[in-house]
Amino acid sequence: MTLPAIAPDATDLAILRLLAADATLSAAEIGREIGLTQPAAWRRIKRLTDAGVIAGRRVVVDTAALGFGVTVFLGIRLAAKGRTSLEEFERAVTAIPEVQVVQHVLGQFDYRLRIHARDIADFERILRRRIMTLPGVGQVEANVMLSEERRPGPF
Amino acid sequence: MTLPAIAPDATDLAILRLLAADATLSAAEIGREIGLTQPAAWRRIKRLTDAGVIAGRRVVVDTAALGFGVTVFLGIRLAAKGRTSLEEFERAVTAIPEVQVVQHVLGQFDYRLRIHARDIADFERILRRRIMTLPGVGQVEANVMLSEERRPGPF
DNA sequence: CTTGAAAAGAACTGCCT
DNA sequence: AGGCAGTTCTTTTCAAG
Repeated sequence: MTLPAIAPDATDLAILRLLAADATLSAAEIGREIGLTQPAAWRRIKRLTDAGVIAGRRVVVDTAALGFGVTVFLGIRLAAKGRTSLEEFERAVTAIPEVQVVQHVLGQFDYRLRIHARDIADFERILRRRIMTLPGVGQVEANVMLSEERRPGPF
Repeated sequence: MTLPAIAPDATDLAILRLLAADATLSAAEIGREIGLTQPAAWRRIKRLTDAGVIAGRRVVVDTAALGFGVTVFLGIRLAAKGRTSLEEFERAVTAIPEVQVVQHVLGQFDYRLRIHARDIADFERILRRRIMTLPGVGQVEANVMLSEERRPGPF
């Protein structure tokens, strides 16, 4: 939670790239990859964690394996904008379990949502019963995901 | 990579929710939360991992702390569609380091990109020199991210 | 920063209900 | 499948060069 503003060097960035790809790597393995001993690598990882650069660790859940085969991105433009509207909208949208990610954005849309549905029929139900009935919803745009590739990162 | 098609029960889903939020939790802590002993929890985690439901573990890197303060979502519609175009486009877009995520989608756009830039000026440079020069790029739409909230998941 | 080693904790194994 | 009692393996910390 504390951010003592450290300045990560090239070695730190290499560590971050490795851990962002696979957090099961041990400090010893990390060190072997970048030419450091286990304690040296471990201290760097700890420093990055304490500084908040490493903000957490998560498992990647294969939602398709759980029966959620359809991922849809929604762009939503609110009809009536105003401070209360934004908060009300966010509160309502956050209560929908199929909504994985809520992004407040600037541009053609006001919000972007990542939706996980079991199938297209399930998505239609969510869209009609849950999304279209949200307070203040105006224009809605949908994109069904076919495939996704995640890249190392800009660092 | 192997998916022996297991059927996760409510307890498994509870484990997945906990680990998706914080993968540093030990099997003992997980067990304490859901009322299982350490070996029982551990065996379930292992089973979920072997089955591929837990697809990996990643650290969350605070890109803002690394100087990338601007996240932009791009929707891209290709001008000339065709099999070779898609592959050529994907190869080229994947080579841009600031591109974090490449999503092939169906709908108004063909691709969605998540871009990490140091600031707006940096983003403009990426957009003009990298994105607009990609092979086959047609319509481009941009949304600057203000905030993002991730939710537990549909499971 | 390195090596070596010890302490703590987590992962893993059999066996039993 | 879950519980109990272990053993084994890392991780984490420390001492010393």
